[in-house]
Amino acid sequence: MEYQFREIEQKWQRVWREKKTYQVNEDPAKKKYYALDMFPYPSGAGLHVGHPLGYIASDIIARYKRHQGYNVLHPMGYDSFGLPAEQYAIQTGQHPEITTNTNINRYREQLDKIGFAYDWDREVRTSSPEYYRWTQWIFGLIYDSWFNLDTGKAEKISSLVEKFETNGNYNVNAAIDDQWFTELDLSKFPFFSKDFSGAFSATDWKSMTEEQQQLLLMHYRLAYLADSWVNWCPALGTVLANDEVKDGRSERGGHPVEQKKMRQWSMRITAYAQRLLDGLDTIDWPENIKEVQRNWIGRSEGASVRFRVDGHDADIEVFTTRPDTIFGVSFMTLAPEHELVPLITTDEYRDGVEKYMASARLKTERDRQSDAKNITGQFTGAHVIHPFTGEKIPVWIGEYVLAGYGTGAVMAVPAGDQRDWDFARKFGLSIPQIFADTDISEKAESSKDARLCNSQMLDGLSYQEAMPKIISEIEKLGIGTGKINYRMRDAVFSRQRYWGEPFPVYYKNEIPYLCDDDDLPVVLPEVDKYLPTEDGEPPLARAKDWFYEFETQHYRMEYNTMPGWAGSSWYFLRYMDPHNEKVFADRNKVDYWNQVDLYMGGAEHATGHLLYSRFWTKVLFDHGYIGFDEPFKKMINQGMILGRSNTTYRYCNGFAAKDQPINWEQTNILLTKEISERFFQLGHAPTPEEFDQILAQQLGESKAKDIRKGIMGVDKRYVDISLVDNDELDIKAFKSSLFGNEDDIFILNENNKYICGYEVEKMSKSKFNVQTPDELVEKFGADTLRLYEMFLGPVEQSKPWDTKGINGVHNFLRKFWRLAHDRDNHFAVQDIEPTPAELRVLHTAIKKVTEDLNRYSWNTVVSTMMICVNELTELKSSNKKILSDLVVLLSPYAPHFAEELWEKLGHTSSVVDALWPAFDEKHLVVDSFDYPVSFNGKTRFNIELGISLSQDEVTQAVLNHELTAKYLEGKQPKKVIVVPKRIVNVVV
RNA sequence: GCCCGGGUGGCGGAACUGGUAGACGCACAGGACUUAAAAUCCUGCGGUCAGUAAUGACUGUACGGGUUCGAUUCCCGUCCCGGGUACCA
Repeated sequence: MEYQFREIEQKWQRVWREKKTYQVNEDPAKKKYYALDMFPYPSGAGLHVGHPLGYIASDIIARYKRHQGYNVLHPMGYDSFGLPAEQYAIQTGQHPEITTNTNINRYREQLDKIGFAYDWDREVRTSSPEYYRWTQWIFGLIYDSWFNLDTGKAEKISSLVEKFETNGNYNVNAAIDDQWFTELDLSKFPFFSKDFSGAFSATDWKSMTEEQQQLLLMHYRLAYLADSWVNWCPALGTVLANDEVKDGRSERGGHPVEQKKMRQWSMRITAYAQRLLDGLDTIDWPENIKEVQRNWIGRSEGASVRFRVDGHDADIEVFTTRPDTIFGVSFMTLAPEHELVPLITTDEYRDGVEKYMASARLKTERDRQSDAKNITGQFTGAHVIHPFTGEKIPVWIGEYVLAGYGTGAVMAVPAGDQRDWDFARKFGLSIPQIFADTDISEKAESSKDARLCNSQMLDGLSYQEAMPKIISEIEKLGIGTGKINYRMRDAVFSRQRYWGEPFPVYYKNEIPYLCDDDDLPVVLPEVDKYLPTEDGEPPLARAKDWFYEFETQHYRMEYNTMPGWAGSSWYFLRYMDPHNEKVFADRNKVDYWNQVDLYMGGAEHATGHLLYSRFWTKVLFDHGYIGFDEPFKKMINQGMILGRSNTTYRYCNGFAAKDQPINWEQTNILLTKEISERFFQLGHAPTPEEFDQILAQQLGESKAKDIRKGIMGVDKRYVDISLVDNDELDIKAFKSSLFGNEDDIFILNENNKYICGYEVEKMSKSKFNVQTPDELVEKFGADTLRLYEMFLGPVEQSKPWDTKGINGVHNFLRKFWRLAHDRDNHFAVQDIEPTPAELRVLHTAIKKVTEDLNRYSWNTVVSTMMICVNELTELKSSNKKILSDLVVLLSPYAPHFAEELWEKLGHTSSVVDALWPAFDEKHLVVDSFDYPVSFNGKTRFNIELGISLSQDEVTQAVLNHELTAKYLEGKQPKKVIVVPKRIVNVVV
């Protein structure tokens, strides 16, 4: 045994812990660097080798930056509220905190083994009251905010109240629901008339009771309580945010989700839609994530236009991105849920409309989406008046119009929109032509290229020209205005669950009030069961004696809890000042550490965490608590590490009656992969002849006959990868495992081996292909694991875990070790001046490693180090100076190994504080270059020439070369291209 | 359908601004050492063809075109794989 990784790693992990090597503090004299891993949820399953991939990558950058003299903040903590612990609590009655702590301890144990440079003194847990006190405080801040569209930012509610007091809401330009006044319970505001349209005066405001004022303010708040359509998941017993729903099912657990109107807390993220969009241009994130966020925000420019309903005192308001096509409108389509539908439907069509609405209501969101190709609709009998032509336009309802987008109504232009075209075709509605020189008989003209016709003042205009013109015409008529619409909805913020942050909110006369800051945290109370009450109240309603005391009165608390993304929306700030009891983080510290310089994590949070934390950051910025409005300056998404599963092929006998499924009977015979594959290649169950033939080829005639019985097939089954080495099955171990039996018979290949099949797929217990970091650390050491995870390929990419390849990097470390040790494993280095050859090898590595780390190319660094060590081994070098520098280069990847050698090389302080070796070009300078010479692009021979030669001299040297004549084939060279220190190309 | 990625040996991948394609590692094959195994070391390793051989020729980065002295890299078209997203007016 030469390189004793177990002892070395344990030793240095202990030293680091004792000396607090990774503790950091603000130091204004030093540049800062903030490297952050995405907050893990401590799941019960622990880590497999895929999880630490990103942690290792960011750890390497953190260590590298420290070598370069940066003051590096590199923390870790836990997003410890969440559903799995609560589901487990429901089943077992065990408090979710206990489960959570057990899981956290297991995580910590696993993380410690890998040797991360985390400052554990800064650990945070979202479920600890010291932490969620500030989550509650930030909620309070958002609750106490409104969004002023004039200043483009959040302001305190007090500034709004000031405005109300001086001028009512006449000059208030706030982000607020367009139709907010329709939601107001007018019975509580007797002084507002029946057709109250949202405007009130300072006198109105001052005459209101506190209750009335609070009800009104609620519509302006950035965190507000409202009856809204929510995604209700009956199986989980809670509402879910849009990003937690995928294909009409809950992201966690895959339970069905239905639409339900409920009184819920929401966050007015829509107020920030434009800033969230603009901010994307200022941050260095993977383009696909930015694109997902752009789509999610879904900005579209157009106009909102009102169409008067014929014979009613009502307008249908539509949003359109193509107001220039307004002369092509031949019908209107409303969502079945549209509020005007019952009002305007004529008696003649009432039956049909009601039937249609009922059938639409029965369908879930999922049904409606999956049934998109099936066009349905119903005429209401009503008409609107075209504002420009005065024509009567029929009003239809159709499922293809979504209630939740825009106004829930569209002006249908079949000539220019495929969905409208399909609808018109199906129901025999007219398709007026409005695009010159186009054919709309087979499909709509959906491009923006055509010029308009039959469009009055827009005739002959392009899309670009027509847009401003028609918007001004619409505005002139007073029937609408240019408008920007966003697809994004406000985010539902309450959950009917136990294991989450309680709201710092109590109710007085059913009006919510914020608890006093001094009363924070509102601690999560004990309950007897983690289930809803009999009345359907959330679990917190079970808490005994849980109330808020204010001026000797007792008030009931809010029973909902906050969603998972609450705590994770600001945790990167808490790491800067994790123990502060006065404020969520001291402004000076926040200013010092500032934005996260490298954020490492998965792409799956694109529309959740990554959007919400940007939103909260902007709110905190608007109020002046922090000095930046984007949290993560650069982000890299690590890819998934896939498992490599192995399968055995068990031979089956069976019979198949006509039109009956085949009955298989498993035998005790297992066929090696080579044989089994021939069966699969047949594409059908082998006939007895085919079977005999295949087996005979492999085993010889007589043996084949013995095996076959009846109709046969091969059953492919997973086998635990621990029983397989390099696809070869360990037969003895297999027989005594759960996968095999003692009397199993193996049909082997030519080399007397049983070869298993393999599959590259996600790691999971059911596929018996899980690799845990613990096993690998045990077998090869953490340093090897770290190197190997990086060596696998680019971090961003998904790639299979090759169980065998880890030997290669382990050998590299052993080889490195041998550079500094003699045959008897005694430390032996030469303390002399390095030779030019040694220096060239070293500086080649310094250059490449530095460049690669700067461009986050983790995998190529490992290759570079391997090449360097190979070359030094060849040079039989064991130079102390060379090795010292090399150890520093390696230390971000293999910190324990580096510490050990660093110490042996005579250094007394930790290698983590060693200065990064400086690259010196002079060691790479050579005076000649071996030019590849090509003829018409084909490389033919090499010629070594001095680099100081001029291009003409190089050309002459090449033309004079003995081989040149051969490739010229007697022709004259047309041109000779010389790229100095690269290539010579002769054109013939 | 739309939007992003991506197709390079048996495998993971390298080639950074167009300049010797296949670095580095795995696997495999042959050899040395050894009683044997492991470990270690050496050699070979995209394909086809020619040659006893060193070697040489052709071909080759999904496919078909183009630009260029020169294309894995740039442009156009096609196919395939992965991810995201979808009646968003």
